[in-house]
Amino acid sequence: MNVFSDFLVRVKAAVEAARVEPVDGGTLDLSRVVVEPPRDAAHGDLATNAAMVLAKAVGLKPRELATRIAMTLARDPDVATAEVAGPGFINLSLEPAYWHKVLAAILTSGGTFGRGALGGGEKVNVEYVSANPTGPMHVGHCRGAVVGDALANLLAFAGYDVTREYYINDAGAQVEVLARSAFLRYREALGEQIGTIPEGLYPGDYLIPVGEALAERYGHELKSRPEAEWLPLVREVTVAAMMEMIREDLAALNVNHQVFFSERSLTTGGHDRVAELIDVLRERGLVYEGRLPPPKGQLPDDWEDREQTLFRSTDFGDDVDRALMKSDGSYTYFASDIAYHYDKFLRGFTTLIDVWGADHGGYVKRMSAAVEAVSGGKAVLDVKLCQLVKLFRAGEPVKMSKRSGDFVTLRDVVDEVGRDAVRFMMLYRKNDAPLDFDFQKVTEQSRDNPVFYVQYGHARTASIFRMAGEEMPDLEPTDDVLAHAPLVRLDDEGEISIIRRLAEYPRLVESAAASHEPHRVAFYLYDLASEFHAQWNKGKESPQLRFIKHDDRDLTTARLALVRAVASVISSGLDILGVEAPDEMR
RNA sequence: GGCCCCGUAGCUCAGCCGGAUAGAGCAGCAGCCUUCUAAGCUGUUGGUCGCAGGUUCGAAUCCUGCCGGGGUCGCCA
Repeated sequence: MNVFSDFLVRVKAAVEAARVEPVDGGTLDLSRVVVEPPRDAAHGDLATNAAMVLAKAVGLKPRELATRIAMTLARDPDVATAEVAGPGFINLSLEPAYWHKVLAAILTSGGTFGRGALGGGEKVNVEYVSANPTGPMHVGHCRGAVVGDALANLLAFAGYDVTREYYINDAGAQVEVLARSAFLRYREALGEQIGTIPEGLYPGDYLIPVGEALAERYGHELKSRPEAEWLPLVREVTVAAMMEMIREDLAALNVNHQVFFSERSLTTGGHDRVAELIDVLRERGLVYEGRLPPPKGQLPDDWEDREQTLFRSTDFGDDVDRALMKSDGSYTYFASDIAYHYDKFLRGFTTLIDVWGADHGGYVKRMSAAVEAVSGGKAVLDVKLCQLVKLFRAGEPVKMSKRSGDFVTLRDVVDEVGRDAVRFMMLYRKNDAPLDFDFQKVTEQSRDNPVFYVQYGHARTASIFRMAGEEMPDLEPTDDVLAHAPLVRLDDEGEISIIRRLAEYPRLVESAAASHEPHRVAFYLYDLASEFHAQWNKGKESPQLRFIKHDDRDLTTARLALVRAVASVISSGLDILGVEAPDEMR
């Protein structure tokens, strides 16, 4: 039950009933009519701009038209008042009985309140993390992992058919370097002194067990063979081990992908899908041999002007055309990436979402261009860029160096502050705004720690039910009993206000999903928790407002209904964020 | 130099597809308080929405230019 779409229908009906005709004789375009919560609560419960957006077309003054529409709306039994205000808004106040119906609907929905039909089962592909399989995940990967995961949850909740995907970069020079590094550890495992790890190889200790595994599997066999022979074997084992490690790291964050897509698989197994992709583009006249102008500004030292295989990304809004082949004849990363995104399109996805770090911002245009090109404009790529996370400890910046092993791993962070705190904080900012993460603050039990504040809101609901169970054991507050409680007893402004907030949830989910912005759910939950805590606190000053009233069974049941609904929505929202809704805080 | 992101209260940030007198937390200020197990609570001060134009009934929001901060810039992964 969505209050806003419910009333949008009624407003449109009221427009019909006003019997206004467009001056140009056509049909009236109602698409710009919206029903939304007014910014100022003093303006009522709902506001519509109908009169303002339609006035011109029907040749009336906005307020005049508004008055006619409002007359019809005022006769709606759920409407208490319909007033024309400002430049032509129609403000509606709803009868408390309507809010009681909303509350009952939440309780009978069995936790599906807010679950949307927006997606209509449309297939959406969310690709996130896609960290190089060359070592454990570091803290920089956290944000993208959480944003991608929560976004996928959100879209699924809003009715999309979501696939969560990870692209494994297992084909480039870096994984060869990785294989050589592991080979060194393999020799070490066989008893050789390897000394310090040479510059350019991966020095991390995490390759030691890989070396041991290789020694166990191959004995001394690989040592005598040329690199061209051992490298593919070592690479395969090592990449698999790295991916295993990454999966465990992700699992610690409660991030789980459905599809792990190997870059290497594009060109193995009998056919070369990157070549096929280039052929497809060539057939469409989007590939040519040519020269690129040198980059503006600082010219790279090794710049050479040469002819190369180029994709016409400028036809799709990119700044320059982009190379598909390297000077050594192998494919560029971009070429494989197009082939990979083409594969997504061929698998039936028309909405593609990639979550990247901000340092890849320069890549967005060409990739969007490529998706448009390979799909013939049928698929759209939305890239969510995640800005940097700055780490602090009690206000002091945490120093990080890229030098050997001296970085903060994802696991370090999760182990120290817990998965819930990490997830919530990563979502308590827009993805394109930088984020400060303070180890101290996120575990603090206070109002300025939103994780705690929201989770505590849920715990408090549970606490109220525990208490009710002890003090009024014959109440049996099941969802069904609560849904049929005498909700008419909920007449305090604070209580109605909470229901109003709850009623916003479906709309919030819809808009957050439509704009691919999971952070809005986090902010909403903070507001809801805030309102709920405030109502609780009112019970201190005014005992008649307490949720449990021993001498008034009906009132207690009605209030427990409200508490249950709050619990249900907080839990639902936290579920989207991938954060626990605890029954007690410890 | 090109491109991308950001610029909103003293600080950290929300602001949905253009909507009314621009919101929250912290800090500040003023009261209250040891509880229906829990973070003390309530109220309040504070803003030329970076600047200048444009679009229109209406702009923090859309467009253009500029200023300031960050990122990025052939074949790298």
